[in-house]
Order: sequence, then structure tokens, then C-alpha cells
Amino acid sequence: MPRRNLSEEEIQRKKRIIMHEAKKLFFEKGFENTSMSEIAKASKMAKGTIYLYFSNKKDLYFSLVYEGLEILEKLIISYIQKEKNALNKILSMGRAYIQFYREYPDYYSFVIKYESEKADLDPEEPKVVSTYEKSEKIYDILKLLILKGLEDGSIRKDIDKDKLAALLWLQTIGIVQQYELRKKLYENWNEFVAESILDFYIDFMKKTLEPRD
Amino acid sequence: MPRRNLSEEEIQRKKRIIMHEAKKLFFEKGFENTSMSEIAKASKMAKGTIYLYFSNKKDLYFSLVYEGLEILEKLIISYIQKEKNALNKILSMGRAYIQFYREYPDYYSFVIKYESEKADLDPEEPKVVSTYEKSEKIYDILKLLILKGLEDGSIRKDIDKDKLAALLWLQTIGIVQQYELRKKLYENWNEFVAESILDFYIDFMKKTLEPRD
Amino acid sequence: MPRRNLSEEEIQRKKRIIMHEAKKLFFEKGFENTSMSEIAKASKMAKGTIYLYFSNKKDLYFSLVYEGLEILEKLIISYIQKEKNALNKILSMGRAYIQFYREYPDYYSFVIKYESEKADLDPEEPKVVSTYEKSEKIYDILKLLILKGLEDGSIRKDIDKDKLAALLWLQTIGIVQQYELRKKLYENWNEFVAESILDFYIDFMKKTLEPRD
Amino acid sequence: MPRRNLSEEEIQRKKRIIMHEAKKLFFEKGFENTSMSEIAKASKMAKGTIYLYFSNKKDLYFSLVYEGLEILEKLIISYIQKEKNALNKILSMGRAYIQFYREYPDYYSFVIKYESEKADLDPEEPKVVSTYEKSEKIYDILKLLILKGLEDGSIRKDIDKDKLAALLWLQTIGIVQQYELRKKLYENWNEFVAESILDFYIDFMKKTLEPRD
DNA sequence: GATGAATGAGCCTTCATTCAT
DNA sequence: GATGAATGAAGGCTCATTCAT
Repeated sequence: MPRRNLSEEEIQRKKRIIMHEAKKLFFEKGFENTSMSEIAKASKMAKGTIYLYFSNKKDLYFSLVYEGLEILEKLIISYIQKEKNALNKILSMGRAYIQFYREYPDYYSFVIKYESEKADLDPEEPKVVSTYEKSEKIYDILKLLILKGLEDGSIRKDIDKDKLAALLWLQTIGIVQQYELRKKLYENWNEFVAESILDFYIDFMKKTLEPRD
Repeated sequence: MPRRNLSEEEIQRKKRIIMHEAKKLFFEKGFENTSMSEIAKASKMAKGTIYLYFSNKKDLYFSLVYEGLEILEKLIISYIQKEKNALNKILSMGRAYIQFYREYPDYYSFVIKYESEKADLDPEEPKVVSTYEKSEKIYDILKLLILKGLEDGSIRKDIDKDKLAALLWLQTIGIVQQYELRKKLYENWNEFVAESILDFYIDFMKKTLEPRD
Repeated sequence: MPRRNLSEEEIQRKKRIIMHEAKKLFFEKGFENTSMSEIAKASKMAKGTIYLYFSNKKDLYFSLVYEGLEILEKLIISYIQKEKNALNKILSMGRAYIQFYREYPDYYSFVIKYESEKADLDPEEPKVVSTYEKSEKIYDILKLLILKGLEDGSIRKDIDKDKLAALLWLQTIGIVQQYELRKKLYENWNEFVAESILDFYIDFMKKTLEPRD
Repeated sequence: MPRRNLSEEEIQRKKRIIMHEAKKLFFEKGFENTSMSEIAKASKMAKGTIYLYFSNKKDLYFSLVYEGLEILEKLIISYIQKEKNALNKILSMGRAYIQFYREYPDYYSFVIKYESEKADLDPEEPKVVSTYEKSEKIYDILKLLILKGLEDGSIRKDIDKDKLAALLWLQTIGIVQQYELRKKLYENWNEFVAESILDFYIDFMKKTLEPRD
């Protein structure tokens, strides 16, 4: 006597519950120190049930990374739309990234952590691949904007466009991550500096990118 | 005839063997996924023997981090000495950091990983403290150079010196780290870009820092 | 069809199996020299399974101590009920203790061992606390009976009641324990003596406690 | 080129040092929680050296038990000599035991602990056997005194002499041990009771043993 | 005689995953 | 579809004892 399958809706609902609870736990205690039992308990499901929706612990984790990347992507797009010329769009892309870090520290931590653990990444796993691709897609936005900036004259022309894209990308992600780390550690940092360094970075970038006259 | 205490030399030799093997394993598989048994086996010693030289797994790990920081420090100092004005010293500091990453990718990975988890560390452990101090010391070098650069006029004066120190520090570490991650992930990166992006970063920095006329 | 939670009955059955095997092993070899692996093996379960029913080795051990105290308590109560005057109740309490020792030598050994190490126990652990309380409760019975004996005139009045309670308690526990130890060690003891010494102790106590005329 | 053996004196001196340090450690932390390394360190000798003087950890432990029994024996003999009639000698034997407990709590604890761990006793080991014998010898003193007491009329004649010997022996050891345990635990014990219970016990014994008229 | 570096079995405990129900 | 009891490998660490020097 076969039962009918759960509706897609229902499946998504359950996944969402699990991810919601897992997100809290992973964020608080890290991947290694969070057990499937805890996640099951927090989700008010049986341990085995989690495995119906996620094939293993890593899969669950990557789902969160992916979701984080989606949020980031949306944020970037919405920030970009508000600006007119390409330079401002690029700067806003940086601001969006900073905003992502500030508003979704949990998702941010997954995205970053995921990237730090390249050694564990198994290129066979589909979740890993799709996460790659999403990340790639965001980078493509930046590359496009740089091209536009060169066209509309809002950024200086004496810089190699590919190198610039790479540099900005690496630089922005890197600086936010380092900021996050240092913030906790160097409490003796000049407070004013700490508070404003990310915004300062955007200004700095602006000065550097805009054409000199 | 008493079995003499091992000479300091001999102790260092054994520590080196263990650290050498541990370095390889930690680098390949990460801290969590490397077991003391494996390290012992690779070192051709009994498990207990490892504990004669390192009080626990973390201690062994930090010894590697510390050694990495020492190498980095020496590299920076030697690079700096070759330059005359402060701006060039600063730029060379960046080059030293990049060189460290290129020449000692394994030590580099420990230093970075350590920094990612520093916040969770136990400030009671002496190894943790000394590692922390070493890291601070390197940052101090940069701060000093910026002061000098403002004095000798080799860097522009319209930038807040504390913010600049922080920014350069965060930016350099961040960009190298991101480069390292992306390099493995985005193989479709323009190869030319990938190869030269770090050097490009230094040039970029130079243009940004030197006084405009 | 969900796999139901084990019924309370089933849980108790499993606990009983584990405790039964653990009891034998602890009795034979002591706490320190019995490993969880052995207990698991003897119980025909996986090591991890033991931890589903007992949170750790100490918890398992205390469950046995507690069970022993329960048996002792019941034995005492049943013995006391058969007697009328307080002196006889007190003497029967001693007999019950001796009976406990004879009939449940394994439980007896846990109770005694527990008492020897009580001072070192962690007063945070609930099992420890409940065991402590159970032990207190039994002592309270004795104190009550002495009061009654003074009232109903079945024991002499020229003895300090608090000292007497303490003395009887210490003496009875102490003598049985020493008997147990010596029995194994001094096999050259007059056999007749050895057999009857505990009963002799009760008679002796009777002569000592009853009022002289 | 053979070296001459250490003099017996020298051997004893070293043994004494080791035992002295071991005594402190075992007393503080118990047998299981004291390591040979600690003992070696405290004795200012190498770990291997300990094994030249004691064949293993248990042997060292039993040497302490044995020494404790020797002290007890001497104490008893000296106490006995001061008394004239047999009853008083018997009571003094009890007092000597209590005194041993009070003055040498460390040795006392070994003697008792040793007896509590019958399960570990290997009747093959010579140290174990000699310890048995020493303990036996002390018991023989008591038996002899009871015979004398029956002869000189200082103790009542209506009690079986063998049973009495056994009972007094068990009772005295037992009560002191239980006192020791309870003292730590039941701080709510009437303080007066706790302080005087052991002396009370001796008086009680006296009343019980002396002939009625 | 003395040393202490080396050994490695053994300990308790955790937890991702499976599968009978 | 859902459950959660059961599994057992794996992990970090300790320490009595040995033995080459």
C-alpha cells in the first residue's frame, strides 16, 4: 500500500526548519562541535529524519553556505540597482558585501568558513559544485561592472581590467574577513579606527578607481 | 653510567622530526582530521613519545604556528633592510608577506588558520600567548614604518595613519588569503591574472600611497 | 510506522542486563579495573549502547550502589516490623544488616566501597546526592528507634542517646566489614567462631543495651 | 670491572626516602592517582631507580602497609606494658589502636585500604604474605590477653573467649574505620558526639567486659 | 648502580550513520 | 515517511614498566 509522496512544499518546509536550527547551532559552536543529535533535537525531529532531507552532515552544511550565497547575491543586486554609473555600482557592491557581513553574520561565517576549508571539499559532491557556481556568478557581476565603468568613463582607464576585477574581489572579501577576525582580537585597536575601517576602505577604493584629472 | 638527559640539540632534533611530519599532515588534512596516532606513526615513534616533546596536540600545532611566524618575521626584516625610504620598506613588507606565502605554503596555512581561530583560544596556554605576541610584534613593524613614511615624506599625508596601518594590514593578509583560496577554486581565472595579481597589488598600493604632485 | 520509544519496561530490562553484568565485574575486579568495554561485551551490546542507558561509568556504578541501599532499606524495614519493643527492633536492624551482607555480598560490597569513597565524590552529580540521601535515611531509622527504646524502657537509660546511635551505627557497619575482610584472610580462624561471630555480636549488643536490674 | 654492592645501610636509606615521599603522595591522592613519575620526582631519583628498590608499584605500596603495621605493633606493646591487669591491657590495646589512627593517619589509611582491597591481593607475592603475618601477630596478642584476663579474673567468665577475641578485634578496627569515614561526611553530627565517640567506645567496652557482681 | 627516554596497551567517551520497525 | 536505538570506529591522552647507555 504505497503512500503518496510528500508535496514539494512540505519537503521545503521541513528542510527550512532543519536548516534554521542547524544555522543557529553551527554558528554558535562550529561545524565540528555541533552534532546531528543536537540538530535533530532542536528541529524536533528524529535523527533519522534529518537524513531523509540531507544526505549527511556536510550536505546540510553546504545547503547553508548556498543559501548564504543567495542572500548575498540578492543584496548585491539590490544595492547595484540604486546606483547609476558603474563606479558607484562597484562601490555599492563592496558596500553590499559589508552589509551582508553586518546583517547576516551567521551566513557570512558559513560562506567564509566554507571557503577556508578547501581541503575538505570533494568536487564530486553536487552541493559543492553548485556552491562553486553560485560564487562564480557573483564574481561575474563584478567583472561586468568594470567593463561598464571603462565604457562610461567612471573609472580610470590605465588599469588592466581583469587584474582589477580580481584585485577588488580578493581585496574586499579579504579585508572584511580580516576585519572580522581582528575586531575580536585587538581590542586595543583605536576604537574609531575599528568602527570605521570598512567604510574607510570604500572611500579609499573610490579615490583609487576614479579617473585623475 | 647514567643515561644522560638528551642534549638540547637532540631534543630539538626530535621535535623537528615530529613537527616536520605533523606539518605535512596538518597541512594536508587539517587539525581536526589529523590524529596523534598518525603523527606518531609518520614520525616513527610511539604515541607516548610525542607527548614527551609536546604536551598535547594543540601545543604541537602552535609550535608550528609559532615557527611560521618566526620565519615570516625574519623574511620581513630582511626585505625591509634592503630598502631605503619608508614607502619602499612598506611595499617590501607586503612583498615579504607574499613571498612567505609562496615559499612556505604550509607554514602560511598554519598562520592563517591560527588567526582564524585565535578568538577561541585559551589565553592561559603559554604557547598561545607567545604566538599572539609574535603576531603583534609584526604588526608593530608596519605601524612604525607608516610613521616614518609620514616623516620622510615618502607617503601621502592626507590619510589617517592609524586607519592606514589597519587597512594595509587587513588588506594584505586578506588579499593573499583570498588569492590562495580562489586560486584552487577558480581554475578558469585568466592565468596571467592569477600569476601576477599579487605583484599587481603591490604596484597598486604604491600608486595609492605615494604623494600626488 | 515510527519506531516507538522503548517502553519504560524495556528500558528497565536493558538497564537490568547491563547492571547485572556490571555488578559481577565490579564485584570481581573493582571499579578501576573494570572497563566499559568489558561491561559492554558481557552485556552483549556495543560500547556506545551502554552510554544510552548510563551517562558514564560512575553513573552506572552508583546505580548499583543505590539499588543496594534500596535492598538494604527494605530488608531493615521488614525485619523491624516483626518485632514489638524498640530494643528488639534495634537488634533486628542489626540482623537485617548482617542478612544483607550474607544474601547480597555483591551489593554489600558496593555500598561499603561507596561509603569509603564518599568523601571524594562530586556533590553535583544527582546520582551521588540521591545515594547520599538514601544512606542518611537509613541512619535516621536507627536514631528514631533509640528514642523509642528510651521511652518504652526497653533500653537502659544511662547512655547518651546520640552517642549510642553513632556507636551502634559505626559498630555494626564496621564489624561486618571487618568480618568480611578477615574471613578471607585468616582462614585459620576457628571455624565455629567465624560462622557465629556476627550472631554473637547481636547477642552481645542485647546484653549491653537492656536495662540491668 | 665489578663495583661493590651498596651497603645494606645505603639501600635502606634510599628505600626510606622513596617510601617517605610515596607515603605523602599515596595519602594525598590515593594509589591509583599517584604515578611512579611523581614518586620519582619527589624522591629526587630517576624513575628507573625506584624499580631498583621496589619491584613494582604495588610492592612499594605494601612496604608502606607493612611499615604501618610495625608501628601499630610497637604502639600496642608499649601501651600494654603500662597496665597491670589483663582487662586494662585489653582496653589499652584499643586505645593504642585509636592512637595509631590519630597520630599516623597516613599509615592508618594504608593499613585499612590494604585490607579493603582483598580482591587485588596476590597470595604469591611475598610482601603480601609477610603483611598477612604481621597482622596476624597483632591479633595473637589480643587472644593472649583475653586468656590472661580470664585467669586473673579481670574479665567476665561467661563469654566464649574465641568469639570475644574476634569480636573485639573486628569491632575496634571497624568502629575506627567507620568513624574516620563518617567524620568527614556527617558534619551535622553532634560535635560533642563526634569528638568523644572513640573514647566512649572504650568505656563502653570496659563496662561490658568487667565481671558483674 | 643509575638514569630517563621510549614504549604501547589501555582507558573513557563521542557521534555520524544505519536500519528494523 | 518517520523513528530513535544501536553501532563501533576513532580520538586524545596516561602511565607502569623496560632497557640501552
